[in-house]
Amino acid sequence: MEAGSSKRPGGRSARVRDAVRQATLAELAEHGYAQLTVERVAERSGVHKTTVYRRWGSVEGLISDALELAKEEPWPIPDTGTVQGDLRGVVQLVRSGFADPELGPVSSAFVAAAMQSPEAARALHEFFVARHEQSAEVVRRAVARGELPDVVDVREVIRVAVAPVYYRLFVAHEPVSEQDADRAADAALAAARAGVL
Amino acid sequence: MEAGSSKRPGGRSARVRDAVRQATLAELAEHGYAQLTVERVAERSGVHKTTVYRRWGSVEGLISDALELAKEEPWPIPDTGTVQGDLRGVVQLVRSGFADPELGPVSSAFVAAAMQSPEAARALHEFFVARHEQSAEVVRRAVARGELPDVVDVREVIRVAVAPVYYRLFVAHEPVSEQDADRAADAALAAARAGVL
DNA sequence: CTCCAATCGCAACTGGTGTAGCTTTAGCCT
DNA sequence: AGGCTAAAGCTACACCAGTTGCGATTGGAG
Repeated sequence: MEAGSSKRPGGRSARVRDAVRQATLAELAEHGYAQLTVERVAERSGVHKTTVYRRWGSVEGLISDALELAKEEPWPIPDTGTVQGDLRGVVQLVRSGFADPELGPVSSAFVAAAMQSPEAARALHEFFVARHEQSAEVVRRAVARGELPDVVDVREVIRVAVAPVYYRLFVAHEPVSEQDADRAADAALAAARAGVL
Repeated sequence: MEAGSSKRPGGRSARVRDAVRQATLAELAEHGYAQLTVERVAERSGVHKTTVYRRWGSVEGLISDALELAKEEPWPIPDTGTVQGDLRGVVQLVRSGFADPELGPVSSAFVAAAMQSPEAARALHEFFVARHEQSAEVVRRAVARGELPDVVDVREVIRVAVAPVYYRLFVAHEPVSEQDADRAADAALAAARAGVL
């Protein structure tokens, strides 16, 4: 919790913080959330175990901290000229992110951690609020172009579009093909065109 | 793992198995997945700790076993006469299940456990395959009645309908209102009507 | 340049999860 | 009924995540 607003932002504390964050992401990418332990992160970062426990508290704390970072950096909203292209692009971005052998385990860890720790859940919620807001731009553009009727909730279109991908991955535990992703985007689009969103 | 096909199905083994299963569900309902431990289940069931470890192996094993049970019992597919009523009914069933103070934690535990243990993931996958198959009946009826055009994949309609509920609950960690659930069902219906599923 | 408060490193300790080896119980078969 | 064997019970303990108390170090204010 609030490991970024120390009283000594410019010295050893900062180095320690960065080392731990980097070690956390590396461990996550290599061994996944299930294997993630404070001791491994401490050893890998060269920071003492006690220090990590004091500043981050637990594995969930490490994840939450990493999430704060991830929330900051924006992601590339597609601009293909058509709603269908844009929406498909957004959903494919999600799909490919989890399929990536390096990013996948890290992103999955965020979802897993949020299911066990209220702290991580809050952080992940904030993350998705930001994501929805950014992604909804493709819907707003479509409405402005006259491609879609007035949409009640632009963020809902995004949710409906990406939800099937997450559902397959984390709930039903089914594989997600590119066709599946496109179909999910098309379904959300059809619903928006029909005026139900 | 296969705790149901013992060589002595009718005696003490069966009693032990039932006691442990019941204790698992009770613990899950009261304290949730995060607090679930083999020792508590053992103590509550009156079965010795080592016995539980031998037959179920771990917390994930207990969950997987409970899932096998849950998969068996069928659930009430709505039959309101219209696709919209039926689909909304299915999604509301999901929503209310997780909102229920007794069933909610147990169901959530299944999802959480599946994210950490491949064994539980497989069990949950099987569970959802069965659920999709059963729920898809409402779509088949609609096609037979001529309410929907020929649908390529009836199960996909179900997936798209329920996905937003799960997405809100377990990924974005947003509240899910009854309106949200209805809207998700309507969106899937619109997509099916448009012929994208 | 000096001091001091914050932070980190260290080693010993605690508590609880999971295991090993053995004994006892109870279901099933003749 | 009586024995045979699978399965449950029991004790002890090994192991590791997380804690604690204290001394060492560092960075910045004056």
